[in-house]
Amino acid sequence: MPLRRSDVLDGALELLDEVGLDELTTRRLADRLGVRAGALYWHYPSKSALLDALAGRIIGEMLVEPLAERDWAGRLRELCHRARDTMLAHRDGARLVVSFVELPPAAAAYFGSLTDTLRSAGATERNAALAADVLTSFVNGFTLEEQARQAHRLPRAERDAAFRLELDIVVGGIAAVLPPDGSQ
Amino acid sequence: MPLRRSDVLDGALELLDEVGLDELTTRRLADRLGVRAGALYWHYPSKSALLDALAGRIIGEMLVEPLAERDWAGRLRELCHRARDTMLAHRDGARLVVSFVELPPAAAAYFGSLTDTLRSAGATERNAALAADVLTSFVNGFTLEEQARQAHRLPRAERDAAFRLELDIVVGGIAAVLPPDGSQ
DNA sequence: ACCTGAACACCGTTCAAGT
DNA sequence: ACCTGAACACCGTTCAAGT
Repeated sequence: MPLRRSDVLDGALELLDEVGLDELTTRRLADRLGVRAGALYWHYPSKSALLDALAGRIIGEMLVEPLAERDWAGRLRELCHRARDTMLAHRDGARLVVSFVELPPAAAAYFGSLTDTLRSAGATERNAALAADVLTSFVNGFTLEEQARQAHRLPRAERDAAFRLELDIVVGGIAAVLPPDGSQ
Repeated sequence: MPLRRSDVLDGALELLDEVGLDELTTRRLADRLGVRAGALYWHYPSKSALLDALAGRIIGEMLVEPLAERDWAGRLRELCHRARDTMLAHRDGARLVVSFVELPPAAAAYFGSLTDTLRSAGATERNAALAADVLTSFVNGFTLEEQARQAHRLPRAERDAAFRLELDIVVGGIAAVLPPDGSQ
């Protein structure tokens, strides 16, 4: 039974979690799939395209669960917590997610759920885009740093607490830019 | 005249700006310095250590000018603008700066000038650390994204405007967590 | 003290040729 | 349609040996 595109992606995700992004090489992946490295180029045009697909797949995990109904601030916070949790759930997840070359559709969908929520709170189109950008920049920057220097660091519970408080600061700043008493 | 450590670092910074982080290889750098690749290992124990030193050097540029006297919010904004401007001034600057392995002293100094400013505004030790972390996470996340996908993107002036507005949102959120009418 | 020469164990990618 | 075999042009790193 020949390899399918999705088999390659599955193998890449498993290999990522086992060995990390730096050791995720085409030759190692080929070995795991029982194939020679060149064979991967039948399924993906380049390693970069494969990594983009992998980033898209991980980002997609952030939106599998439906968003629990809450006020807009609660929805924003939930989306941000999911982003961090999902990146932390995969080895080098943050580095992979911030380094795609072509925007994966899942990334656009995630960003869209942020702007949807912000518009439902009465934000203008412009402010929704700016606020969504603030949130993704903050979450990506936070998680990247956290995951990169995880070694000599605080226990998970303390990092969770810091993230929660810092996210509150950011969401507070966004609230000040929305109409008082959001429309939803 | 033999190579000094600082010559290696100078050459690495020039090469970074010319070819970018992915093409900054030990062999290319050695070529430019008129030496064989192995010779670099007399000056730095590894490529990773050299890149850390390079990141430290770039971060150091953020603090060369003395901070103009202003209110705390103005100082925070100036520090954040400097961080972004400095990263954008070097090819792949953001990616390099967020990827150090050992914290460069300059990074600690930069973070310290954020927390100093926040404490001067009456923040508790804890809140100063959290707020400084919010700012660096946001600026790093923003600039990383901006620099990575600069190709099909907005002109610099529009990116500057977006950064300014988004930074205002973040600083606004921080203000809400400080005592009213900051002590300085 | 500082560097060369040469090797080791890898990379991503291409492509004719096989089945 | 899917893959092999083999090559090409590279990597970072080590280390005896040179000066």
